[in-house]
Amino acid sequence: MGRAKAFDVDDALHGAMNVFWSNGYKATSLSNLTDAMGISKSSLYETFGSKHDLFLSTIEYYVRTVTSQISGTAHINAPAIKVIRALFDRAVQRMAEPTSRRGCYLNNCAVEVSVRDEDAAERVKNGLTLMEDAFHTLIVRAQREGTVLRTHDARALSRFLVSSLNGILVMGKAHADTEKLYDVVDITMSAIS
Amino acid sequence: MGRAKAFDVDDALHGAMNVFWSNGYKATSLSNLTDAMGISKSSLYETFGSKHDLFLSTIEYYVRTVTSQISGTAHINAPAIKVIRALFDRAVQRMAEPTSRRGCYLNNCAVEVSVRDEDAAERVKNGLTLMEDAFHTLIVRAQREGTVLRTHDARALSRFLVSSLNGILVMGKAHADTEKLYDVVDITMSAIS
DNA sequence: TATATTCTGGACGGATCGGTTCAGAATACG
DNA sequence: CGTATTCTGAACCGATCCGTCCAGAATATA
Repeated sequence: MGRAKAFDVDDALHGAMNVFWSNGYKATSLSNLTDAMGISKSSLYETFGSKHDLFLSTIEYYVRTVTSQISGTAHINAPAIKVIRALFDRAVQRMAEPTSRRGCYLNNCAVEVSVRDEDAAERVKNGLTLMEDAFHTLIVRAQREGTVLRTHDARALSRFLVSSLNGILVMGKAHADTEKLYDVVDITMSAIS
Repeated sequence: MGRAKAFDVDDALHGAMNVFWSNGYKATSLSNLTDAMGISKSSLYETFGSKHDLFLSTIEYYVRTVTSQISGTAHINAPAIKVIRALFDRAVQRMAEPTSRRGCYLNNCAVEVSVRDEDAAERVKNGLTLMEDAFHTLIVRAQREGTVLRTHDARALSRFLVSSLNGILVMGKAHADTEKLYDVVDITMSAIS
């Protein structure tokens, strides 16, 4: 049967994603990748195809793990409006920690390569749609609970939240000031309730 | 006195900015730059120092020109709330044109390099602050005109608008759908009025 | 015309890039 | 043990990268 695979594919993807996330696609070299993934260049090419193929796989991995974490919050046993607020607060907190000031991976990918890389763009779009779906579930519940305006369409509100979240993350990259970001969160929340 | 400079420095900066804007910093090569700037590599290095120095200069150029255009709208003779709406509408329209789907230069720079490039980050932050100031002028006037809530601080509202604008531009990079972006603009406007 | 400055294009260097290939060690299962 | 698969590290490729340098043409002023 031959030797078994010595590394976990998802672990390797996780490491690769982290490098792309911190450095961007272009600024990441193969040595950066093999270091972070803990495998040799030969294994990388045999398992993942190429740098670009690996990049696409990391986006899929992100959508498959991180994005689904957000979806998971949809069924937390708390008022939906509080769950939404908590998601935004956590995003702001992340931007305050020096190690986590990388923003959202989808956001970074969209900005850096999306326009010229259709394959990446498709996966990013897919991920953002899943985020929108997660917010949609929360918005609908919040509207039922009476904490979110029914005057706006739930889909439109969900898109507004995804957009706002991305805006906050971009601002956080420039301004490190957490309080100013919370100001934005406050107004965002008051916009929907 | 010797030969006079044959090219306009601002024209060259404008060309360089366009390339960085479309391709990002890392993905832009020196040949891309010399082509777009219409000067030789020797002239580039003599006038602008290095690729990175040139990059910083393009951010300053952007802030000096484009950002000040936004500031210029502050004194347009129309209700301030309409001027704000028009700024957002124009941003959405830009994202619909294939040639202009590049978003905001400051936004791109913030996302691609800001975390690792302090010099760039400082200039980006400066530019975003100027945008915030421009919105601030409009918000204050709109509050006087009675079209914007006085319950929120004008500074916080300005930051909210800058953040929202950046969020919309990021969304526009993934979703080409203009109507969905207008949905977000609608809710953003209703959030402040 | 003499002088000073700027321009261009090409040659060059050292480094790094992504990608391919291969020999040999390691490790699984029958 | 024998066989099959996986792993590593290094060698190697052609291309491109940023940056430097220089000779010579072009053009300004005095």
